[in-house]
Amino acid sequence: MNLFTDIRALVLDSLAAMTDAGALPAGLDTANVAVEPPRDAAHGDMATNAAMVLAKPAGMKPRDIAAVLAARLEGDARIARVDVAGPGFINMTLADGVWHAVLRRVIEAGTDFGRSTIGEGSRVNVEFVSANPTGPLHVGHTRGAVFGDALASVLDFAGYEVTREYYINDGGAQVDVLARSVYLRYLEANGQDVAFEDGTYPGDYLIPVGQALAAQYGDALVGKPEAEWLDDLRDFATDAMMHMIRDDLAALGVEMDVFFSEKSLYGTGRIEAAIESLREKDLIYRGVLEPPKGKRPEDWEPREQTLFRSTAHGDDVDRPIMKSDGAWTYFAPDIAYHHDKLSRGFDLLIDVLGADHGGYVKRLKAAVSALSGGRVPLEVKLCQLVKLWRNGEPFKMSKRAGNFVTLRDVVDQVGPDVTRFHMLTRKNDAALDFDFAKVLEQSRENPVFYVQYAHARVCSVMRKAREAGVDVDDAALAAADMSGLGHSAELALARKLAEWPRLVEVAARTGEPHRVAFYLYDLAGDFHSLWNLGHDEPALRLLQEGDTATSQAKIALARATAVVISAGLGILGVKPAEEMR
RNA sequence: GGUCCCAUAGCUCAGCUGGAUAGAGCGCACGCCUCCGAAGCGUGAGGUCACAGGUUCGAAUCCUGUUGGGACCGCCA
Repeated sequence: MNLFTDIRALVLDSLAAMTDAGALPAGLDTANVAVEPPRDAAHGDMATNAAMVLAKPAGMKPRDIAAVLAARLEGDARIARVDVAGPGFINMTLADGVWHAVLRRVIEAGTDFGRSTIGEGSRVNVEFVSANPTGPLHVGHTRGAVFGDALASVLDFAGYEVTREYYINDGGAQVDVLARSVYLRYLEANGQDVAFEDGTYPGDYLIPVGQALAAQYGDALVGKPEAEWLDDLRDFATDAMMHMIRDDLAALGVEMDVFFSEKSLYGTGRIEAAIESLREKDLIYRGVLEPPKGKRPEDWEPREQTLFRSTAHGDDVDRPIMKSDGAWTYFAPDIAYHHDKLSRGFDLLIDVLGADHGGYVKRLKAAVSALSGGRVPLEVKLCQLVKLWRNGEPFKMSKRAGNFVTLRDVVDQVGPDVTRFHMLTRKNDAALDFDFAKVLEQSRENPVFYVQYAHARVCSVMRKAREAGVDVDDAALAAADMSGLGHSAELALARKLAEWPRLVEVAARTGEPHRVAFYLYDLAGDFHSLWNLGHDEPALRLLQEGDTATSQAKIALARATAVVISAGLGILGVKPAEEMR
């Protein structure tokens, strides 16, 4: 239930009645009629643009339509006042009882308040993180993990059936490099001196993997040619890396539904089948690409390759799916992977990628468009870079210098809740600063603590109330007589709570979970504001000594606030704080 | 050369997928604890929404171009 859609329905009914009465011509398109909170609260609780949207097609003046519509709206019990303003806005002030009913509904529904059905149960696959299994997750992956997980939660809350999925790139040449690196650590564990050359990974995290290998094989592999151990070590190493990555994700509170292995596509005909289905559409051919403009690689020379005609589906150039030596490019298994997702019956695919994959989205979209015949959309959400700051200085990560900051570093230092909330205080397509000092700061400047503090305050006042013998169980609060809640600060808070269901829908529709974080910050602000008014006006304090009925009504408002904060934090994957010491 | 992203207060950023006088935090100036948690609240100053056109009742928001910053651009993944 969404108050705004309720009132919009009322507006549409009124317009229909006006048409019946001959006050409006028939057949007007009302799709653009919106009912929204006005920017300026002084304009009332809700505003509709109906008169302005319909004026032109109806051949009437907006203010004339508005006057008639306003008169009809005034007749509804939920609406206390209607004003026509500006070029033809209709501003509505709702009866206090409407807000009181919202509070009751919040308390009765609990953290399910705001759940929406706009997803209509359609099946969405959200693929995120999908880091190569060659090392620990770093800060960039952390952002993708938090964003993808929160996006999935928002969609779930809005009525989609969501699958969280991780694509394991365990099929390419980088896994050979990983296997060789582990072999070096294995030799080391057998007492040999080793050097990490040819781009092998020198990171410490492979030391225990080499030791585990030594524990299992003893010295049986020492001195053996690569051909004898490479396959085994690929599996051994990727298993070890994926264990580490799952642990990292678990530390952040991210749980995947599906881990999909790229390797499982090879040797099973699945890549060939996906490519074949494109070939049937005449989208595969042999050809030579133009050299890239601008900075041309030194060793560029024209070569004939097998190409995907992605330009037929919106890409800028056709893309190679097979190298000149006959091996698949990375793109080929990726096509097969998306082919597999489509075969699993999803209605919508979402890929969460890092900004460095920006050049990749058109070909992915082209592939999905071609494979699904345009029936299933692929949305790609790019997460821009995370800029690290430490002690007020930008902190440059370098894999070679071995000082890249891992997900585990971040979570260990600031905790999963703060990490997650902070990563969502910026929209995904803007770069994000991550300053260790600021993120740990406990003040209004840090939204995490500001929101948690509001929740803790509610818990605190409820503890006090119980000590004073006031029944603040949900049943008692929902039954409280709230007619005394009429102060503008109290109503402002209730109004903000009523926006929650609408906000969920907007966040889901736009795929922007950061909106939830900003909403919670605003909501907390409204609550803190009301709280502090209690300093000057004792009548506004939530706990009214000796007046159980009034206390219950005011605490119902606070409780509803805490419920919505819990629900919102739940979507972000953050645990609400009961107290902060 | 091309593609994608970004540009809003001194700083860091929101801005409801076109609405009214563009908002918050920090910083700055002043004020609020005998009182439910001051890790908080209030008041004030602060803007050519990068620039130039266009679309329409209406543009920070949509379109075109320009400038500046970032990411990426066959045989890596």
